[in-house]
Amino acid sequence: MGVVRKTKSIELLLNEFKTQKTAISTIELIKRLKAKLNKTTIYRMLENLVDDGILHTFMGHDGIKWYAMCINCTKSKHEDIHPHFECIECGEIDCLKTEVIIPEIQNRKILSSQILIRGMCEKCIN
Amino acid sequence: MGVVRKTKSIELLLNEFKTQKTAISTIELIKRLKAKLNKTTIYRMLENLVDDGILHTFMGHDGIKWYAMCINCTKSKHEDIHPHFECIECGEIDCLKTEVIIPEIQNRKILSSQILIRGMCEKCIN
DNA sequence: CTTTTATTACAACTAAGTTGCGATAATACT
DNA sequence: AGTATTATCGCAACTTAGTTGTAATAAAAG
Repeated sequence: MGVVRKTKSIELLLNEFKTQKTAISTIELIKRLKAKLNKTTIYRMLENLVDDGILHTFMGHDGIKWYAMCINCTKSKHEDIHPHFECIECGEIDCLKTEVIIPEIQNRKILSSQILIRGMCEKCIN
Repeated sequence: MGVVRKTKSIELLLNEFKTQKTAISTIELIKRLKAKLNKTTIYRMLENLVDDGILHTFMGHDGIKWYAMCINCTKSKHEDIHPHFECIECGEIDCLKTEVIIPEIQNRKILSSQILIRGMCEKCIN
C-alpha cells in the first residue's frame, strides 16, 4: 500500500538509512530501534517503503533480509538490478554500481536476477 | 565431518537427487521423506554431503535453502560458482552452465558470488 | 559375535518473520 | 480550532525454518 502519512516512526527509520549509506538488515534495524519502535511496525514500514520505491530489499548469504536506499527507483519501476557486495570480515553490505551482464538463455525468459558478491571490502582488505 | 557410513537414510536422500536433476529445497525434502526420516537427520545429512562435495547449497529468493548435486566438486574444491535459475511459475530451480563474468572491483577482493536468475523456464514459457 | 562410535529420532528450543486486533495519532472535514 | 475518519502502531500470540542435547540404534571394525 505504501506510505501515506508522515509519522515519527517513518522518520526514525529513514534516518537510519540517511546516516548510513550501506545496507541494513532487518535484525539490525530491530536491534537499533527496539527502544522506540515495535518490530512489527518496522517490518510493515519496510514493506511500505519498498512499495514506494524508496528502499529495495535483497537476501544476505544466510537468508536474512537486507534493505538499502534506492537511487533511481520510482513506485512503478525498481532499478535495483545491481549487485550487492558483502564483506566476510565486517559483515557490511553495500550496493555496487558495477554492471554484471547476464547472458540470454535459450528457451527461457529472464525477468530479474539477484547477485551477491562476497569478499573483502576497502576497509578490511588491509 | 562428512559422510562415513553407508546408511539407508543416506541412500534414501541421495535417491531423491538421482531421480530429479533439478535442485530441491530443504522443506520439500522434509515433506517427501517425513514418513521415513526425521527432519534433524535430513538437515545433518545435507550438511555432511556438502562437506563431502556431493551436494552444494544456495538460497532461494525467499531465504530458504536449496540443495543440488555437484558436477565437478571435490571435498576440497567446490566448483559451484555457477548461477541458478528459478522459475517464478513452477518454482523449480536448476543449475545453469552459463558463465557469468563478475568484473574486478577496485580495492576489493572477490572471494565468491551467488547469482540467482528468476524468470520462466522451458516448460512454463509456453 | 562383541565392541566401538557414527548415525538417527525425539523433544525442546531459537530466531526471523507474520497475523489479528484494539489503541493511537495523522490528516481531512466542518 | 474541534471533531471525525482511518492509516499507523504496539502488543501478544503464532508460524516456520533451522538448531541443540541426548539417549537409542545400527554400521563396521576387531
